[in-house]
Amino acid sequence: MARKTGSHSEITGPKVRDAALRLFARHGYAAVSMRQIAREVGVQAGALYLYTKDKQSLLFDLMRTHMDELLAAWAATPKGSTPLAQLEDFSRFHIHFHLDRPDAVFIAYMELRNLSDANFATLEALRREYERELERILEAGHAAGMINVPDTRLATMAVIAMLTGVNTWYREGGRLSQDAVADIYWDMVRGAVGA
Amino acid sequence: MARKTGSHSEITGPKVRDAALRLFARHGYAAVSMRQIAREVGVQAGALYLYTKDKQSLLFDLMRTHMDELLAAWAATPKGSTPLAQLEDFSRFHIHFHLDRPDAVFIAYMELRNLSDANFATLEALRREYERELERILEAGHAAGMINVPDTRLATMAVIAMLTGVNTWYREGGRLSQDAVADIYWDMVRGAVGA
DNA sequence: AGATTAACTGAACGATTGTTCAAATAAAAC
DNA sequence: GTTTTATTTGAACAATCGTTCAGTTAATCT
Repeated sequence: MARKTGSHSEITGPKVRDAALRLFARHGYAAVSMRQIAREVGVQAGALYLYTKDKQSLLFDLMRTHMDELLAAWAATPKGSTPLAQLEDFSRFHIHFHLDRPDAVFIAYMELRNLSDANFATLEALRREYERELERILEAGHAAGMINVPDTRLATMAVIAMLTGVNTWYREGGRLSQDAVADIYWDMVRGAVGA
Repeated sequence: MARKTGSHSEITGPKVRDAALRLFARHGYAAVSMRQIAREVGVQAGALYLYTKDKQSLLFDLMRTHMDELLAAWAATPKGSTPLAQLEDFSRFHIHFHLDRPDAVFIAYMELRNLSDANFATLEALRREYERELERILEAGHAAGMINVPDTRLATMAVIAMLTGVNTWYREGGRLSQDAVADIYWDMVRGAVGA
């Protein structure tokens, strides 16, 4: 046997990324072998190298794609006119975006140390870019006297940590909907920044 | 060569745990080999098995010890009489305890998936026990009308995520002392729970 | 000083790792 | 229907993995 019936790179390619995403999130990058990924895809290990240069690139591409999508989705989100409205927009956006892709989020936070130095630097820059979006809002809110925080940078980190934390406990089909969770968290975010 | 001069299990034992803690935190459990740990200790890989049953037990013991120490330290912490004072005590305690052992904290959060089912259950129980401490405070504060949260469970998770998040950016010797950070975060925690 | 015990080495075990590549087969192009 | 191209197999590579154990040496005990 060699080429499979109905096989296409447009089919196998995404399958490889999907399998890698799920397995990396579940067991961790270092604990997952190329053969496990291949088995999940329904292919031999060697075939994976038609779709990725090596294992490291597979991880990096997943993380980079995730961050690109995050920044693009936020950029495309309609925003209110006041800093406070924008803070609410950010909070709701962050929760929904992250709850919709738990595996990618998990990997983005947990596998940074498995990146090569260059790849790590690239991702770190994207992460800072996203944090900077929130920090800008908080700075504007502070200047306008709408919020009250002693340190904008710390408030940025606190809010992001709080919002991302939802991913650790939220389960689809639980007692609260995503919207209900977002409502409650927005209340807490507002309180935390003294608004 | 065999037994080293001046060698003692009371010396090598802690050395093994220290090396494992540092390496696991830095590179991840799955990415660290027993031979790496041994090299760090200054010993051959086989010698590690005098101090641990296997690699899994080494990880579990580190995590279990960390959680035991966390619960013991909180139990030994003097607490205020009102729920609000206790919430402040908890916030400050959490930040200081976690900033003092970044490696252990990192492992406790990142390596849960590398635990066997039984070991995972044990650790999960300890984690819930700690969360429950905060939740009790919030419930009492809510009953006393001192704090205002629509959902105590969510507030618990939000506060813990926010406080633990400090570990991701805090660096000893930075622009803020631990106490200064704790001051600012206590302000934000208080605001988040509507107090 | 001699015997016993604790600590460690060094080699070995089979299993698994990421990766490469010639050969094979299906799909697409002509 | 034939040729070309895209896709995959299956075997092989050296390296490394966790773990065991008989043998060796230092510390301790009598």
